[in-house]
Amino acid sequence: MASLGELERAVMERLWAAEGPVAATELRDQLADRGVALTTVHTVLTRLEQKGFVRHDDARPRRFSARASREDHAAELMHEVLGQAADRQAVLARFVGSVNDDEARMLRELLAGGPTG
Amino acid sequence: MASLGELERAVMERLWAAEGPVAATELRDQLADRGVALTTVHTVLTRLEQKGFVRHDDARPRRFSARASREDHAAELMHEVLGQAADRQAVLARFVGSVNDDEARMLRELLAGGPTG
DNA sequence: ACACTCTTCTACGTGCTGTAGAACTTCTTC
DNA sequence: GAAGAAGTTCTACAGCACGTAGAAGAGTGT
Repeated sequence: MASLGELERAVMERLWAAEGPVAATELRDQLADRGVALTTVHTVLTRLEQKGFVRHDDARPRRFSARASREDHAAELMHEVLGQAADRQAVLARFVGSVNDDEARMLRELLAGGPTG
Repeated sequence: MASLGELERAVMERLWAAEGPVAATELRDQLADRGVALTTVHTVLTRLEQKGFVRHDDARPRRFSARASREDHAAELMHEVLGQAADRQAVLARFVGSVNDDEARMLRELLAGGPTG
């Protein structure tokens, strides 16, 4: 699993927060607090594309967007972590054992709609 | 969250697979396929201790052990990922939506014993 | 065509990880 | 308890990922 650096994550956060595709200049403006140059943003975007997290359209200024939603990404990561372990049941048991009440309720509801078991 | 390198992960795997505490020499032998030197193993162990994954006893050859079980570690990671997302419910929904039937059944059973909601 | 904007290429510093020799400490054995 | 063996810590370095961005090239508008 490819993990993300500090700036890479920041860029992904903006892309996830955005309604639609975003131009590099916009991202640079949104990251103004960091004072990054436009070329830096481009470099990061290129690397994120290579990692499969981002894609861009053919328009001219290019517009970038995240390939997966923030939630899909997180869920995928959770599955990756789960998949790495030999004993998935044990992991799930510990995971469920330490979710808070709200999350437990959510999970119950989500599971209620699933296949009858 | 501190992530692990290739060799660091390999060492953790051995510690997790071990019944009890393990000496550095044992680990080197178990990693014989990599041909790592004993000092390399020690360096990695020291770094894993600094990251909080490993501890050692006072015995003389030191014996090293993982602080958390493999399952606890995985469950922790899953919680970290979940915690990072703003919309936890959405993440859980996607996560649950892509678990297989066995896992779903298991989750239901685990949740059934929890707090009455 | 010329200037402006955008994109790609190239490069470098820093920190993390893999790697291990050198030096130091502790244990064993006689 | 001295010498050698075994174990531990210190120090160092190479490679790579990431943050950073200038230079150069490509596209656009007037």
